[in-house]
Amino acid sequence: MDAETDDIQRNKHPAREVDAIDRKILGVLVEDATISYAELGERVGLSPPAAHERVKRLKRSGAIRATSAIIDPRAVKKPLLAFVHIDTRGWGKTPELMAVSKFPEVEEIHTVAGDTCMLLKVRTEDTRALEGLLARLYDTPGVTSTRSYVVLSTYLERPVQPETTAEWPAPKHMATPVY
Amino acid sequence: MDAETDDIQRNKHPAREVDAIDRKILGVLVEDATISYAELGERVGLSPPAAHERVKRLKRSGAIRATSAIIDPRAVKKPLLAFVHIDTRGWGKTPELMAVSKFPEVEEIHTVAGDTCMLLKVRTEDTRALEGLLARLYDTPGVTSTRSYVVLSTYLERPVQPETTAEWPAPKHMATPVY
DNA sequence: CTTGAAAAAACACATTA
DNA sequence: TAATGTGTTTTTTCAAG
Repeated sequence: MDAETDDIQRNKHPAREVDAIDRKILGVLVEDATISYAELGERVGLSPPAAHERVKRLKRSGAIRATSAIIDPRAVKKPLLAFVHIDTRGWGKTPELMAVSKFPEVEEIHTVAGDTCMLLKVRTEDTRALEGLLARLYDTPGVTSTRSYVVLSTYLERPVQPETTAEWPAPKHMATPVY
Repeated sequence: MDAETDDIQRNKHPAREVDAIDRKILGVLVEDATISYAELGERVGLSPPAAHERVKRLKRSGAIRATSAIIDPRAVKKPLLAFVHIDTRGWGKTPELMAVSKFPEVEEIHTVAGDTCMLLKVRTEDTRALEGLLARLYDTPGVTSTRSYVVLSTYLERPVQPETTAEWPAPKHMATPVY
């Protein structure tokens, strides 16, 4: 097994770090991935071939997982967004429960720490469809209860941003952590 | 004011409905928006110019909101995902609270119905950064408490899907709704 | 909506800095 | 590692039917 195959199995090249220019590229492509390499290069201070090379590397390394069309939920008749908390008896992550990922209405499935086991993000046409999904969940062995948070308004919803906040405000009245 | 300007103000062209072919196009572009119009046309049974015309219309109408690079959170040093529930005194949606959208760590802000007022999806480098964000939230006037659900594992996370489930399983032991 | 031809990119090089 | 320059290929785009 060669190094490349190994890296693919690990699902990512630990490879080269994402540097400042890479972050700028990612920032641009998150906003609009349809621009030409000429324009991308211009925005980050690189020649078109250099920009192209960077993007290819970011895709190879897995930093760019995909380039996707972002759809307006209303255009595809899915105006109702909800977050569903699921409590289970025993270990929640069963194949039966994971089967809900077959429904295109289910956009996210996470296991979480807190007063609940799992968290789903679902987008449906109406409350009727949400009820159908919840009914399906209750039919799943091990599911003891669900709590749904129906979204009234969405004020922000965006993909993963490459930027990070360098300096966080020091929590007031708080002891300094050891590390 | 002409019709077109009016439509733009409404932020969408009510225009032509998204038909079956449009949905197929959206389905393909959600998976991979880098393909050529030739290939897109082939996959949905259209000529390249026809496919192009459809895509242009979907973008004009706002059905396709953007074409974005989907970034691996780990590549940009944001391995920690959390959902934060915020309880507020009075009406939660204040400008001060909305200011958190300036932090690139905050990906979603929703107002919800349920036992909490607002719901945030945040992605940070570590627990320290999450604490910094929470400290910032507590500093916001009106915020009475927060509850955080730290994601242990993500099993599914995908963009809005154009498909919808036609037939939901009829909820067992449930009376038939009037409508 | 299709076919077919043009214009404009993207892409793959080699060379140089 | 990136810039420049060349040529080739592909894609986009605009005709006309």
